[in-house]
Amino acid sequence: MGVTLKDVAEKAGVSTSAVSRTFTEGASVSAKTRAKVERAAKALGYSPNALASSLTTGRTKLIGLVSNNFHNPLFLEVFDRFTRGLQDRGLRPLLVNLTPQETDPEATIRMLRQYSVDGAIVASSTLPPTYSEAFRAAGIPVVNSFGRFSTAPQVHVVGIDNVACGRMAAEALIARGYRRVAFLGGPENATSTQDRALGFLAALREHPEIDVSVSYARAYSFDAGRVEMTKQLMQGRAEAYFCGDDVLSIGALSAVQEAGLRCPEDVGIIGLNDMEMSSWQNINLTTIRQPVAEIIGASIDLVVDTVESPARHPETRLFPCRVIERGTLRPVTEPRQT
Amino acid sequence: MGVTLKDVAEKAGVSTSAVSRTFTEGASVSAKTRAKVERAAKALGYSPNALASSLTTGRTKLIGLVSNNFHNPLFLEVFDRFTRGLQDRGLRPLLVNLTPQETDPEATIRMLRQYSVDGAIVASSTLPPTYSEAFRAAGIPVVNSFGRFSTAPQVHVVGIDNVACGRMAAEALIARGYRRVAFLGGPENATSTQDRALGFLAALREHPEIDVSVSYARAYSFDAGRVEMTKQLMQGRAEAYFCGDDVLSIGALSAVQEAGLRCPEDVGIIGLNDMEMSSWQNINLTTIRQPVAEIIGASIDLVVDTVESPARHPETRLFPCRVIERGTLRPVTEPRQT
DNA sequence: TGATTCATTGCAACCGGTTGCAATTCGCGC
DNA sequence: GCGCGAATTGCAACCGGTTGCAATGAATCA
Repeated sequence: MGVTLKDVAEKAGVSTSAVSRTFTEGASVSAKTRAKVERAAKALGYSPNALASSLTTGRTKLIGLVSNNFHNPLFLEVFDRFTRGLQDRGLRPLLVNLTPQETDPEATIRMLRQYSVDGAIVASSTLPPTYSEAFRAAGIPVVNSFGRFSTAPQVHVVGIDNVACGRMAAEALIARGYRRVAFLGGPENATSTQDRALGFLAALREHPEIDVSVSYARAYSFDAGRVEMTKQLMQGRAEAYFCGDDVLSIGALSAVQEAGLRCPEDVGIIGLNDMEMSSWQNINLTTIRQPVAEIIGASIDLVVDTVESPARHPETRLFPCRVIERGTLRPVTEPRQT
Repeated sequence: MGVTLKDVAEKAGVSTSAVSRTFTEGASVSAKTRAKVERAAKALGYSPNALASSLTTGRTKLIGLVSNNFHNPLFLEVFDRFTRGLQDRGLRPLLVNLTPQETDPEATIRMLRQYSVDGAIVASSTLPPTYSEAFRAAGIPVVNSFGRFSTAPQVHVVGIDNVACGRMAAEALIARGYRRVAFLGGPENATSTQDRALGFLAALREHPEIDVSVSYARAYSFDAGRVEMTKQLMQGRAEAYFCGDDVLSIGALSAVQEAGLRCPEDVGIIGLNDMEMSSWQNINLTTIRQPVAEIIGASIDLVVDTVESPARHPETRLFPCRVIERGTLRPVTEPRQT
């Protein structure tokens, strides 16, 4: 089935080296042989075997795309952008779907090794930093997208400052005059949730007059948000909630509506992510927008650069978020504080 | 960086063949050498290079997963199941993200060839059959998931009977006593839309007393659905709509609510897919469920089988759909007709 | 004990390319 | 026509494995 280098060489009446060289950038071939080879290649329908060449060049142009977020709608956009971004640079995404319980990187590393990926992107807001660090230790250039900020990162991290986002959410609620607020987080062991809670609570410590409470949903999911919000509404302690992410928020929103309450009149909600559905007019969720495109662009840049120079010092790139004003928080009551 | 077969062989004091054989199923190796090799391999942290071995075996265990549906939330579930299903069989998904305008398979085929994929799955409800047929012609075992039914298929097709679904939707509306119904399709050139319209209209031809109209949204998207439904509501001709898919339906639903109308009291809507969001209580869309898990399971089975026996005759596997009763259609008025 | 069989093992060629090196060819000036 | 350096080309080894084949060794049977 496959047309090989040798076939082309034969047909063109040249050596295999000549053929190989016409297909490699910047190699020394005369215009004449190049023409002969190209003619023969076209006639035979030849295209070089990327895997065979990777044996000698050491580059497969394969990038492992590792994620455990196959249930968060935001990640459809994430996968879309990652795959497209990689393709645009001539790279190929090898997708790895981690189960939520899977926290041991060894199996994945072994697999990525077997396929000699040039690098890997770990796209997850819940995996601990040690996960990606194991990749680096195994010699695989890696970027942790949507990962946790660190002042002394062991691997490249691209994402948002979750602590700052928590703070931003708190300030948004304060600015709208809410006096009893709550954090309704994702799973307590997710790094993103931990950081968001941290920032949220820190900001509110500066406002002792405001009542704060904290609870955690068992997952970043609609149902978990709905269940947890239902529980919270029974206690009725808070006027407004900062929810772990948008899916959770929409679940919470659903619980509010179901309880016969109105949003934002009775209960305010602010989410985080700004996934596509949040802007749907019949959801209309006020939320904090995460600049997904920028994060992914930077992640790809970084992994490509690291493949070129593996000794590159690990760095953290955080992108600013901003509040997207929609319908689940009442308007700002006083001049907005920056 | 990489530990090779030779390193292990040296350390274990055996030939490279011996090492290779301990790592291949059913090869002849004595327990003694196997032990020696395994000890050495473990000590060195060796794992065989899948790409190198593919050179001789002709199997990469790579499966091209080709799709142009990176904006339909259903496909997050689709990718989740595909990747997991492939992984469970020791296969690796190489993801290809087609732009909606991209209808020429050549570039993708060339790329999949370069990576010597064992097979490919084309997951799309909008691409024409000729797309996957080109894969087959190029010698790549292929399955078209969510594809169009054909009595004389040129490639394996797994999916639903869109014509039957259109009919099912029509019957659902009739059974609920709607007298003026409409089909609000996806893009007119999508095969799935064409077939759904066909079935819908065919069923209604048997009910000349019922008024039917047809229109098409410009895409399978929320906005397109909202825009088209807004347009339709101005004319106010129909009482109930069969929308091209769930995203479209939710957009339409939003338009209904925005127009100050209630669903299902004033306007009924039935979708198709039953994606996760449709069951969210604050959406609560009545829809026709597509058995995604079964479709994907069958697709993987089929592609694997075809890799084993490429001469396998192309076949079509269609899975039955069923109406999921939720809140956007009024209840059945007369004994439900099967 | 000797003949025979069968499992195990290593050699070496091969999978489809790449690349260092030496040989060849070319263009050019004289 | 000759000499020279530079450009082009092919040879052959190599990338990391697999596998047919023949050689080896152990086990079985008479």
